[in-house]
Amino acid sequence: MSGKREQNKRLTRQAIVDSARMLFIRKGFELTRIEDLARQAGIGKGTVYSYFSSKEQILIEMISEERQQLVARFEQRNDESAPIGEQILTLFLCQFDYILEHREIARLMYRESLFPVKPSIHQRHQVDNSYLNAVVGLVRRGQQRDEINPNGDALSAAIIFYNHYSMAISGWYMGYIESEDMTMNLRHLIEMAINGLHRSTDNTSTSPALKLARLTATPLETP
Amino acid sequence: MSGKREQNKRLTRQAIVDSARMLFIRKGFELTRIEDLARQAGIGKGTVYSYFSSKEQILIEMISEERQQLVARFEQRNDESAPIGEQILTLFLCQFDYILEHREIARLMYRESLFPVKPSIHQRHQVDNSYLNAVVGLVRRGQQRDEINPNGDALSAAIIFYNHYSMAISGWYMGYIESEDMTMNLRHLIEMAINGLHRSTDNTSTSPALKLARLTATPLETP
DNA sequence: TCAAAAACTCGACCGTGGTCAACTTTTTAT
DNA sequence: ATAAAAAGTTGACCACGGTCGAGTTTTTGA
Repeated sequence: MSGKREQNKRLTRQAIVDSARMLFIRKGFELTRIEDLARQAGIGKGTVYSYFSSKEQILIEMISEERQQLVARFEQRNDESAPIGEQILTLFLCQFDYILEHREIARLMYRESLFPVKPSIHQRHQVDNSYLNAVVGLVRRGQQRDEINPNGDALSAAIIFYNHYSMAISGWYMGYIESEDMTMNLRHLIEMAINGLHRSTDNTSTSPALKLARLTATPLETP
Repeated sequence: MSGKREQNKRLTRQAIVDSARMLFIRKGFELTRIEDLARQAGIGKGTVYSYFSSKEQILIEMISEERQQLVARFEQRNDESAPIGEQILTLFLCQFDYILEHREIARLMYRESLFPVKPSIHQRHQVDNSYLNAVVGLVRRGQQRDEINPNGDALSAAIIFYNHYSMAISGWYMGYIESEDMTMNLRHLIEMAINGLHRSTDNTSTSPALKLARLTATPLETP
């Protein structure tokens, strides 16, 4: 009987991730005990650790599965004829929907994903990559339409958008950005990224201000 | 004898933070046991928890102290006549020096600081604020000199710069940005933030590409 | 000055993430 | 078919972060 092990291992691994999804979402990450998770998956506690090296790794794999669905959701919602900035916004808002639903889980994901213990060898990278690639795709279309400078590097531009998005999420977790302001702020960030912060040719143009709760700059002291 | 308690409490609190600095830096955060830390500070384990609610909070206070020194270091190094982009770069590089020295500690700081458990009530906010205010100050000077659009909101612009910086640090932790490329990449990010990603008036201008290790966009498929 | 109250200190104790040596199941080789 | 080897499973066990109630010191106020 060859391959029986192989088969079972795949099933067990999936059972762990599925149990994790259920329990993490129901009870939260911290409040889920590995032993309960193992019970739920129908295996012993020790076995969990022959599939994953830590509780956090289980979370990471779970999230990685969820993300794939998000890109799919985006492709449904997206209006391909809209300005490229709006399309990028749509992509980000799909992600933000998920965050709103699963605040704690998503928070842990960002923590681990943006500041990982070691420069990832993981497949997780692949996932992040694939998400970034969605942005790259949009940027390229923007370049074709001349909404984004076609002489610039698409990847760099995509990263710039992604930077702003990630930090907007951070701002939300920090309490600087209210949920209802997220759309507007992201829109402004994208707009400013495209137009730049320099004084534009038509002289009176004024870039939009972000709406930030609890954050005000120190009053201007004239030197 | 009034105020004796007050006095002792300040000393004890400081002793905890100082011991933490010593041990966290020497042995790392995870490998430092609270009990050792307490011993080092000359108090019992339980007492630690009447000053700080968790191990992480000690770290946060410690970092908060360090940061104040960083702003000071910047003011020394900075050349006030340089273009504003360069000055912002200098500010960021001061911070990055610290990160290079204390990789693990700084990593935990960013995690907690950018994705906190709850929208901070903490004083930690103040620290972050004061750092951001340094950027705001530079932006305002840039506006006076017309290097940055004076009609735009200074705080928003500062946040945009700070976004890029934070995410560059993230890229470094993720292994996308090598230490030796950090200066160049930050310079490009700042430049692109100022100039924008749009096609500029002089037609052939090409914005610089970031130098990213291990990250390549999927090859362009012409649709 | 002294006793009651308040504030503070402490380490035994608890719960949980993660380890490991003993045990079970599957595969390999003859 | 069978025994040895390899692979996989398991829960008792360990270490450490954090809690708590008993004990100690300081403050209050009469």
